[in-house]
Amino acid sequence: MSSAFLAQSLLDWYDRHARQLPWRVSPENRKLGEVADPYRIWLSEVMLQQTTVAAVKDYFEKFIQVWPTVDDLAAAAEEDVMKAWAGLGYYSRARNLKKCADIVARDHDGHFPDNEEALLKLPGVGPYTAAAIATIAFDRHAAVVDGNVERVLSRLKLIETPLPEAKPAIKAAMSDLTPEQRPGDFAQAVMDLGATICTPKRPACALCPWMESCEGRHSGLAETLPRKAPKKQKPTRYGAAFVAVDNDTGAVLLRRRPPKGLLGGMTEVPGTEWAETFDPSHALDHAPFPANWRKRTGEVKHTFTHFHLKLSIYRSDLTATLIPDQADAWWSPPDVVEDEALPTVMRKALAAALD
DNA sequence: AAGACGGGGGA
DNA sequence: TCCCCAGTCTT
Repeated sequence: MSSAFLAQSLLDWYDRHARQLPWRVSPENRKLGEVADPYRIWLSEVMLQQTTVAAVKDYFEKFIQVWPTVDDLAAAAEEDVMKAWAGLGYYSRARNLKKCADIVARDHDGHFPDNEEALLKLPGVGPYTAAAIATIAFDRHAAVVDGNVERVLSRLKLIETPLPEAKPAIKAAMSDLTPEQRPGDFAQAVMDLGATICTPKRPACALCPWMESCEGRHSGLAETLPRKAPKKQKPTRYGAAFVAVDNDTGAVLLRRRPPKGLLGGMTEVPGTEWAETFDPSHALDHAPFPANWRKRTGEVKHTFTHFHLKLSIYRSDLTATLIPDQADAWWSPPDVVEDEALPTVMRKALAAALD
């Protein structure tokens, strides 16, 4: 089947089934002349890196309310951006988001570049995001390849080479399929197809506009694609966290993590290093200061990208004014602690200590 | 080329 | 409970 025919049948499907998303211009509104806002497309695409639509929606709405334009985001304090991003994960994205906004506001007069090559130079914008912005926001012919596209096209074209070696073939297939007219809608259509029909498990082939042309389906291999190198298992690391609570105000002691690395620049409860070997009998040696630390029952479990973490939680109720000032730490009162730049693991630790 | 880098949803 | 998913940057 010709690429032009495949593209047209998918665009017809998209006109009827496009998901309504806060950053998306619907096919109907596009016909009425509405154009995408590059700032909203960029913001949504960065949030969507490694992250599902469901997880992104509320964060996107919040960011747009507080910072409606890239100039607003450039004028923001980085700390406020980190706080707003807290819980979404991959925090280097938030740091690069702010850097990128600064560059666009300062060097590009508040306008995003309109081509892949220039977009690729921006921090936090890689091959996927550059192509997505170029095609969705600027109607450029660009081959957008994300996880959905890899799955849909490896099935459609029966690409059995495992990822990531198959990436160039998939990119070439996407480029060949992408039409001159409505390239941005086509890219969004393939990604919608992957998210709703051509799912990783039990794809709904009967509902797929590409059913008749799908080599993966005809061969019976669709559900096994794309092939991937086997993943290695995650080690478990152990550590302790110390939650100090002020008797008078209920404030808890927090501090800032180093700017780079795991949870870089985010806020944390004071604690030990996280290591694969951990001696619980010496945990208290690493408390931020001597106090009547009491171990909570149970432990906080959390899984990061490349290791599992088991955290012992200690709590001490004390009088904050009697504690010597802690470097890079502060007492956070109960009414603002939820707004701190606390990643999920630290929210779990606080919940375990305070419940 | 391989590892670092979160969190959420589904079986 | 485990298992799966998914871009960019660094080394």
